[in-house]
Amino acid sequence: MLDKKEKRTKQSVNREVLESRILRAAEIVFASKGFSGSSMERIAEIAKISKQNLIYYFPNKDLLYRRVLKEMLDIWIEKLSFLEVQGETPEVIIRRYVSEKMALSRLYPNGSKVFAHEIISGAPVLKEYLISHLKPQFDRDVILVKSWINKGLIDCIDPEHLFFTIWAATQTYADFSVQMEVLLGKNALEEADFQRAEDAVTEFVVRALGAKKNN
Amino acid sequence: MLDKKEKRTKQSVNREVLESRILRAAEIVFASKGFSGSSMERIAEIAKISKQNLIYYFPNKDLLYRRVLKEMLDIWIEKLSFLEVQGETPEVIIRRYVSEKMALSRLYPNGSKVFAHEIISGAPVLKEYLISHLKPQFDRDVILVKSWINKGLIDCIDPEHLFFTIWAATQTYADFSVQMEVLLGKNALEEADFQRAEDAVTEFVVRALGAKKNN
DNA sequence: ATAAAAATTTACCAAAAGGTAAAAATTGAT
DNA sequence: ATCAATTTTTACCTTTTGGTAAATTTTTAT
Repeated sequence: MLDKKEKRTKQSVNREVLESRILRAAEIVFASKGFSGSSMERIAEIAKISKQNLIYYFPNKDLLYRRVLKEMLDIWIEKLSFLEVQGETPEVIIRRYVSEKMALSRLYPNGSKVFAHEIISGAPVLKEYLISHLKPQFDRDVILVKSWINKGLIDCIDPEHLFFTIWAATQTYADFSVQMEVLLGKNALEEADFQRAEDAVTEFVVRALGAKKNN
Repeated sequence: MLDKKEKRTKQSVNREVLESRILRAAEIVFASKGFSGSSMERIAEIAKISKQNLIYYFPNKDLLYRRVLKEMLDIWIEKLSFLEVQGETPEVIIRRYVSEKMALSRLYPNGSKVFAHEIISGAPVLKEYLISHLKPQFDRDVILVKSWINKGLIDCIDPEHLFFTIWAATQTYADFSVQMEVLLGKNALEEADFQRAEDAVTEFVVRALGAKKNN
C-alpha cells in the first residue's frame, strides 16, 4: 500500500496503457486541428473510449494538451543538445544534429505538428518555456558556432539564422509532409524519402558552412 | 443598372472596403487558430461588424476561409514563377526567388500562417489545388534545376529537396516568427531582421549550389 | 466473501457556434 | 418625394462542446 511506485497490478498496467493510448489519440487530433479546433469527443473516439471516461483520465482539455506538448518537448530536449560531445569537428556535430532533428520529424510527425500549430498560433502555452528553456540553450549554441567561425573551422555565417534554417528545413518534413507527398507523387513519405531528405539537407548545410575536414 | 462593372457608388465602394476589412480580419483569426478553431463571431469582432452582418457578406465560414486562402495563393502564384526570365544565371534567378519568397513572409505573415495551418492539417481544402496547380509548376522547376546541374552551372544537388529547403527556410520567418522573436530577444521581427535573414538564407543556398558566377 | 477503491457509464447543463428568417433602417434611381 | 434595392439589426434555433454530478460496474486488498 505504501509502496506506491512499484505496484504492477492489472489496474495500474491498464491505466498506463490507456493513458498512452489517449495521449497518442490526442496527438493525432491536436496535430490535425490545433488546440481550439480539437474536441474531447473526437479524441475519445480515436482512443476508443467514451468522452466521460477520457475526462476521468484527463479532467480537462488544457491539461491533456499540455501533456502532449510536454511529451514532445522532453524528447526534443533529450535529443537536441548541440554541445554535448566536445572534441568533435563542427562537421561531425552538424551532421549528427541534422540527422537527429530529421529523425524526430520522421518518428514523431504528430508531435511536431502539434508544436507547429502552437508556435504558429503565437505560442500561448509554450512562450514561457521558450524563454526559460530554449533561449539559454540557443544562446550557448550560437556562441559555440561563433567560436567555430573565429577559429576558422567554418566559413562566416549568421549563426542565429543558421539554426533557424536547419530547424525549418528539417521540421518541414513533418509539418508539410502532405505538400511533399503531392509534389513527389506519393501517398506517404517513405524511409527512402527521409534518407534522401536527410542527405540533401545535410549536404546543404555542410557545403554552406564550408566545414573544414581537418579539425 | 446594366453596367455592373463600373458603378462606383457610395455603396459599392463601402462594400469593397468592408469586404477587404473582413478578409483581413479573417486572415488574422484563421492565422491564429486555423479553420476549425476560428469563429465567425471573433472574425466579426475584429472586423468591427456584427456576426449577422458578416454572414450577409460571407454566407458561411467555409466560403470565407476559401476566399482568404485564394487571395494568398493568387499572390504567391504571381510572385513565384521560377522560370520567368530566361537568359539569367542560376545565381541571379535563385537570389531573386529567395528574395521574393522572403518578401512574402514579411508582407503577408497572416496569409502564410493560414496556409501553414491548412497544410499541417492535411490540406483538406487545398489538396486538389496542390495537385492541379503547384505540382506541374514544381515539375517544370525541377527539370530546370536538373538542366543547370547537367550543364555544370551548379553543383550536384537533389532538386526536389532544394525547393523544400528554400520554402521551409523562408516560410519559417512568417510561421515561426514568435519563436524567433523569443530567441532574438525582440518583441517583433523588424526590417533589419528580415534583411539579415534574407542575406543568410540566400548565402546559404548560393553556397550550397556552388553557383558559378560566369554564366 | 466483502468492503473499499478504481474505472466506466448515464444523465445533464450552460455556453458557444454556425446559421436561418424576417423586420428595420439606409441608400440609390427615377 | 417615393419606390426599389441594399445593408444592418433583431430574434431565434439547432448542434456541438467542455464539463459536473452521480449512479453503476469492475477490480483489489483483506
